[in-house]
Amino acid sequence: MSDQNQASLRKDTKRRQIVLAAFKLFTENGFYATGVDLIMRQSQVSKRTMYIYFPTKNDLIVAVLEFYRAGYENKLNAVLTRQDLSSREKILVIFDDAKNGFANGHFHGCLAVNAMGEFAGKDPAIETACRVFKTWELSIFEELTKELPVRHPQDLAFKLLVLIEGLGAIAQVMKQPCPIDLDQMVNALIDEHY
Amino acid sequence: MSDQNQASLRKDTKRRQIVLAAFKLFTENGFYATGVDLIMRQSQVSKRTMYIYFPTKNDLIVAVLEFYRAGYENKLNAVLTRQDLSSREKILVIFDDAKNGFANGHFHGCLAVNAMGEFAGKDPAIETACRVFKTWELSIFEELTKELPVRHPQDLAFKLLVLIEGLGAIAQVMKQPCPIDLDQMVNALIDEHY
DNA sequence: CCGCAAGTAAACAATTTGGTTTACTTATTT
DNA sequence: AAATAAGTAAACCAAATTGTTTACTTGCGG
Repeated sequence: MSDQNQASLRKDTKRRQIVLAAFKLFTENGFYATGVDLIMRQSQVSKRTMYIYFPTKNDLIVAVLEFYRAGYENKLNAVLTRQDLSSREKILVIFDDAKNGFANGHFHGCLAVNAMGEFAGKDPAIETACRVFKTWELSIFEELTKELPVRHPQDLAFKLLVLIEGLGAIAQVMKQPCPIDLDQMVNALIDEHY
Repeated sequence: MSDQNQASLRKDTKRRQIVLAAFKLFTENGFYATGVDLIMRQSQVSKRTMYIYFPTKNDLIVAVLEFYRAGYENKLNAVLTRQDLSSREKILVIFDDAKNGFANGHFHGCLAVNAMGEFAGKDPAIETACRVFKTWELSIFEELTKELPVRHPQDLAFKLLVLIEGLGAIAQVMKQPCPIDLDQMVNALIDEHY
């Protein structure tokens, strides 16, 4: 391993500390409400260092949104590759996993949606990061529905995205367990496209 | 009309000005990002007056959320009582109306969801106002599904709420026209409960 | 062992925030 | 015409905001 790699490893460590602390604080307390001073204290990093990696707070927010997406991707990969599942089963597993995430009471909604609520029309880079997140989410469903013998798999994927999004938003506000049978609803949605 | 009524009419005018300006600014720029000074300038009201009606900014936010709900209620009443519609048609009209609202490109998402994103775990009164909004939304669907000869009308109402919520969240982030046939999807959702 | 990149701590600047207070001006009603 | 409720304009406050800068320390590689 070359010096440069070691150096960038050190850099990445600090960067990671910052992004991780910021991610936690942003999800729990919101973006505007979280000051950079607190982030720097929680991440054990000096302000100078912070502003070397992230010249502005919004740069950090963009990085956090990408971190959020990557984390979700890893989680999905872990869940989906665990067993040998059919495409339909994979879709059901995604919803089952989401339902669990929504139910724990400390769920704070989709970070990309929250960011959009605070920065829509104000910071194009953040808006883009939010859109990238949702586009990626949609592509996950599209990959799966296209493996299914259904008509209009893209439409089906969009419906699934709508469903998971709606469940998340309601969970965020209501903090009540979801009263409906998700498996049944998802299966019905899929069956309709056969 | 007594003095007191006239007086409270004047009061209500100022109050309304404040709430209306705040509503606009909050929806367009977010809650934390909108300062009270701007609100007071836009509403043509002195700061003193503002703080007589709303001792804290959060009090104003709660009032704005209720204003938002009442406005939605009026809009729905106007749309639903215009013609003699069946319950199923009324549900379809709600989604049609929502789709139009989401499509105009200046849609900023559900204000209650956005507020939850910024104030969850911080201000109980605001949290309650958000939950009241969603509970009311659900009750609208429940009223309609209960007039339908379906099994489990409450579950159906919840599914419809999930659907409209998901469409809103996606519209807020993606700013693309909804690619799916909503009438078909809603009808399928209802038919499944027959 | 020296030099350099990476990092720290803390002071500093400029602005903005929510909120208070004071002195003054309208209107309306009786 | 006088009393009163409602409102205004603006100064003021303490705290917090993002962002900059300075002087100092650490640790690793050639």
